[in-house]
Amino acid sequence: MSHTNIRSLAKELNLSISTVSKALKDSYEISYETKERVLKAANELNYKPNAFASGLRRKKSNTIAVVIPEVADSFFSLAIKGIEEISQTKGYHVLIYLTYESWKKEQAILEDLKNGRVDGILMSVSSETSCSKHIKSVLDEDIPVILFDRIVEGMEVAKIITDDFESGYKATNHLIENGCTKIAFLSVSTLLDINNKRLAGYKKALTDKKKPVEERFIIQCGNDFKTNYEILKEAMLHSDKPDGIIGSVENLITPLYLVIKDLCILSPSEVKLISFSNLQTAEILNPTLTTITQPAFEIGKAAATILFNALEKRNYNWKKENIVIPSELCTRESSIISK
Amino acid sequence: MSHTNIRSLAKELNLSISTVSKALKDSYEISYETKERVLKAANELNYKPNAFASGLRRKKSNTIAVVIPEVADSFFSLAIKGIEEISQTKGYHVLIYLTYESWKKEQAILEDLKNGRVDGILMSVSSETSCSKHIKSVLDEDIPVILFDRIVEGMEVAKIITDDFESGYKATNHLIENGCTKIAFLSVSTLLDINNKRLAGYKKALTDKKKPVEERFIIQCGNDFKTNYEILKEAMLHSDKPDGIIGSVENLITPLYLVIKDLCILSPSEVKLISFSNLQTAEILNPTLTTITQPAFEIGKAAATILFNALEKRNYNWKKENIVIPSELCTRESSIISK
DNA sequence: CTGAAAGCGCTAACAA
DNA sequence: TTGTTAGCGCTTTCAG
Repeated sequence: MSHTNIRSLAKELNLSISTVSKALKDSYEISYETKERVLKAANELNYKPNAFASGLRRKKSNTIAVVIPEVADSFFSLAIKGIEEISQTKGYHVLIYLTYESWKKEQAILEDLKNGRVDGILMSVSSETSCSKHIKSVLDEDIPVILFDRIVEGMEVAKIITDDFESGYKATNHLIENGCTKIAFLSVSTLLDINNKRLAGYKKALTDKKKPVEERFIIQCGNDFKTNYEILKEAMLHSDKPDGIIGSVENLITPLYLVIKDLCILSPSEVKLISFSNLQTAEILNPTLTTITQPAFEIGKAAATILFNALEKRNYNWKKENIVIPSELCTRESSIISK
Repeated sequence: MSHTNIRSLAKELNLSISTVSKALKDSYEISYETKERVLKAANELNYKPNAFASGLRRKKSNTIAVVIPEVADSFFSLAIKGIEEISQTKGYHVLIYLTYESWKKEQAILEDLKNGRVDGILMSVSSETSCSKHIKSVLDEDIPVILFDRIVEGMEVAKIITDDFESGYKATNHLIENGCTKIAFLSVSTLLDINNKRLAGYKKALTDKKKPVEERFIIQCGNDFKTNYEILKEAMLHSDKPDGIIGSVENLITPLYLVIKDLCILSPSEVKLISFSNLQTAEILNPTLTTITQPAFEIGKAAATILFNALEKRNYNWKKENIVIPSELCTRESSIISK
């Protein structure tokens, strides 16, 4: 069947195109009877206004982009869920783009997004991203960009983050209070703001307790599982190995637990563990894992909400938005003094 | 700055719009020098062809939709990753829609997708979906639909699945071989084809080994964590409790492990476990969990590949595609005879 | 209350 | 090799 468009619909009804268009929009200009007729016919003929035609005319796509490094990750997938939920209620469509932690790809994606396909962008930057000119150039096209979780400092855009410094501080303090004296921080990309803030919190907590910050306990991890396993194994084979470990990201958990198991190290008696993580399985690991759990779903919802306000409210200074949603410390077996 | 469009670009170059358009498409009709000039100017003026205008004209969105019940799930997030990867290389854009296991929502989303926003759809149906007329109605608009993992039977569309029957069979057999005589199958929605096939495999394996299929060992689980915890707890408190359990979906793992722990049941000596799962943490659980791991990433890639072929190749009978990618049985501690 | 007409930015048939 | 022109399907002024 030939798809019905507004023209064929108008012809069918013996009305003009503009009347039909207005009737479908429930315009006050159109009589009740006409609206009824139009709606009925539209329904019968299964009329769907073409999204691209209407988008082109109104210069509005009703679509947003989510640009993130990874999707197979419990933080990002929960964030997407929050974003999608808000978008669905607002009648927006959600495009997903993965950067795979590549700065080049991130640039290319943003560049491509300047073509009117989206009204706004939600983004968490790649671990290679240090400069923000690609973001500026999107803003120059009047496309709002909201950064969430992995932000870049030094630019005026809305940012939704957790209290990374405080969380790093809290995690460290928690281990100190549970008797750890040699606490290691597992660091990922030093270009990542979240990594550095968590690390800064770690250092501050040590300093506040008059403990030295030792470089050898700041363990630089890599990107893939095998590398991390080897790095962690080496660290734990050291004669003066850590008695407390802070994992700054979720994907270090599996290699860390494996190393501990393979080296027959006992946790928590020999080494106490805490990690940033949104994994549901934290509570069934052995030992159950103490986590800093980020409000991923809420972050996604907050970011989307701000974006839609930016798109719909006039005179809303969205760039000034700077929301911090606190993370939660979930104490479990891995970090507490075993009896 | 006023966004440059093809008209302003043409004016700038003293060329006609169509010449510019063709030059940008590297048409054979245009001289080398002109192409050079156009490309240079386009670059300098930061010209981006408007996606909606071109889409409207060509009746092609270069966009696909992924319609799934959930994203915070390691199977679906991996599948998305596969889909996104292929889409990026093909220059397609990926819209995500979540049905939250609701048949009504799934219908509404498909209905909305008939408006020319997408060229094709990849979908895994909700657990409430039993009828397929909403899919047919999309196909009637000449929008290809590829079903992956959670398919509906009895309609001619491309389907990418794993060997669910065989996996259910293998899982059951594996437990039988490891000495289990009272094997429970944790069932989810009985409307789901994957659930039923896995269950059928379970029954067949029992029958082949001359074991009875007992209804009380087919445990109907619910949708939320708490419900499942209670259901599993009750099952494991039974005097004649199972000595082997097959989890048909990943999200039953956490409640299951918790029940076992809370009731101080020993696995694998008292009860052996195996579950469908793509969780990386399976290998650090206690006991490490034997899994049927689905090729989620490959399924995503295969589904996307077929869709793009359907969109780009003439005379390709994509509806006949019916791909089965086998799952893998990863034997770990939870299911093997403990010494 | 209804309709005519312009045009969003692009592509593609056809003309020159 | 380049240009003219007619739309894609819709929204929106403006006129009636």
